[in-house]
Amino acid sequence: MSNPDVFPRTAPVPLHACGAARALEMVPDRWTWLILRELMYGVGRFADIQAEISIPKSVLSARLTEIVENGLADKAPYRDGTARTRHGYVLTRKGRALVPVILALMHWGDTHLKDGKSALALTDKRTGQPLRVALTPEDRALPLRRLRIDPVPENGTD
Amino acid sequence: MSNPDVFPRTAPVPLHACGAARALEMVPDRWTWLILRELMYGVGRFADIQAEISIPKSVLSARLTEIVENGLADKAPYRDGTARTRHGYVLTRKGRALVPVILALMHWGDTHLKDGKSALALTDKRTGQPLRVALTPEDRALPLRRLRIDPVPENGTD
DNA sequence: CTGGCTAGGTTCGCTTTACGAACCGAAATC
DNA sequence: GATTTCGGTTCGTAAAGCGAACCTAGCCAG
Repeated sequence: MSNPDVFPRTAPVPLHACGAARALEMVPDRWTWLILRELMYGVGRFADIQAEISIPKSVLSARLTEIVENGLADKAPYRDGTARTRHGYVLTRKGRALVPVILALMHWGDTHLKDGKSALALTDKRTGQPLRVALTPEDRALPLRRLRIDPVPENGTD
Repeated sequence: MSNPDVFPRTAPVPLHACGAARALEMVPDRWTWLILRELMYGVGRFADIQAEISIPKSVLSARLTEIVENGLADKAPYRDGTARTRHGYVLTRKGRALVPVILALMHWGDTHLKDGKSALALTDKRTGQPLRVALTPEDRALPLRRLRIDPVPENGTD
């Protein structure tokens, strides 16, 4: 790493004008990110989310309330087979727009914390090309609806 | 959002195999993200970071220790003018690789929490093209070293 | 119609962490 | 040699996280 002789004393953008800082008020902690990860996969039932990420019920309840209040997800009714009407949580458009952030984080984790192999294959629904979330020219950015996510079968070695 | 008749009960990737989940162990909270934001801008002195993000000293101290332990930043000596040698924190390569994640988050915050205007202009150092962090074909992904970050002068209206 | 089961929570007591003010130590400067 | 600056540590209090126990509505079997 290059050692700067002198450090800048302030960031070019103050916190109140920074989209990232604002975003962190809506997604402030690990639990919220993990819940959004589940919602991204469509796992939207209280008990299922709880089981997947091992979060205390009281905390899950509080986080889901915040997530709904912040407009990232909605409570949606559904009926599972013949049973009664229940409800689960579904990402709003605003919430779905966070998916690339989660995928960017996943890519970082895969390459820097695992052996570089991703557990997901991202491809273009239209062309079948492999996709990534990365720095790119603006006019090369693809809309989320082009994204297809497939799990990559595990090969044993982590 | 489309209401699914039934929710999947599990995610296709379990937490222990998920890069995002792993990443969240290194960057678990708001403070850590905000500190990394400062380091991204080169703001690396303890007192400066503290002033910028209004974090308690004790928490900043603890977080910086974790960040260094996790290999995201190094303590680097520097000399400011005629003064004595001090030290500050500088992102490692691994830490710099998180910059796109921060930029993705910033983009989300700019478009969904502000009026869509970014406070930063991202351009290709080589071609001058405007850049973004977004879903893109793998072969369109640009390396970080192509990235140039410039603040956009504020226009008053937030 | 009664007792049990399930989903989706709430409540409660305990432990952990965050917070912020006060203090500390080393080097440079006055 | 007293004072300032930087980069912390220590402390007491306040808030949050945690997990076990409890609660409620609706359906289902007997």
